[in-house]
Amino acid sequence: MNTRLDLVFSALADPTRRAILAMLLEDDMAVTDVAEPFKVSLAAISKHLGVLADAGLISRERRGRVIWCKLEPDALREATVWMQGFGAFEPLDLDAFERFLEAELPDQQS
Amino acid sequence: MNTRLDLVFSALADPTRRAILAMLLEDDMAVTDVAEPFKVSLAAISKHLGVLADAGLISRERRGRVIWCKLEPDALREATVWMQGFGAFEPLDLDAFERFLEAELPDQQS
DNA sequence: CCTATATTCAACCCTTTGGTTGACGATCCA
DNA sequence: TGGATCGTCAACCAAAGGGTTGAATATAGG
Repeated sequence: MNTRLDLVFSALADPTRRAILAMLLEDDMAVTDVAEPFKVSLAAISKHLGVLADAGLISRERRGRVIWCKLEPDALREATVWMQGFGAFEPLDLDAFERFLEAELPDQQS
Repeated sequence: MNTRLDLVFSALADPTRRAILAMLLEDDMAVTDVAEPFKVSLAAISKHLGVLADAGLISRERRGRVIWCKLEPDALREATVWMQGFGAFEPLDLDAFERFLEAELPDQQS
């Protein structure tokens, strides 16, 4: 069990893969263009993209000769939820925050 | 570079280690007690604890014969910041939110 | 001091991972 | 059709990861 979380975290554990995700944050990219800034071979980048795709972090779509890579940030959600359990994030309890504001601010309409 | 982030994400990539962190969320624990629910050997758990400590996710302190393990959730902060860049979290830009409130609410003193 | 408990260390095993190179399939275009 | 481009596949290699067992260290307590 927990396989999905394993895949996501281990995909994120590699700096090359994190760099790829950061690049895809700006725009969808072809595999060749993803590989261009890196010193390793195209085949190595292709493998990294496979790992990212297996984790659900990107999707790939062929258009003509070119395969376009697209970030899928929703795949981070499960990992996010897990991490939230450790207080690493402000829990962003907006309801509580709104209640705080209502109690704190002077009434505005009688 | 990025070594710290590598260590944190790869530490989180193993389900046994995530389970250990979840256990430590409840309370500090001795190594032997951490190992008890798992099927693997004590030495294996000791290695996992080493990985977690190297990532900064736990600290260990010897008291007598017993080594107590303590969760260090702050070590997740850097990973959190990285993930926030991908829209997986509400960014919780409190400064921006406060500016929004100041602009939105009627003046309260002159 | 001697023994039991708590934990790590060391050596080993097998599998996975990240990299390489070279061949291959697919597509565009002249 | 034929050549160039895009990307993956296959086979291989070295290093790292997670596991084991058995010896070693440290401390507590009779």
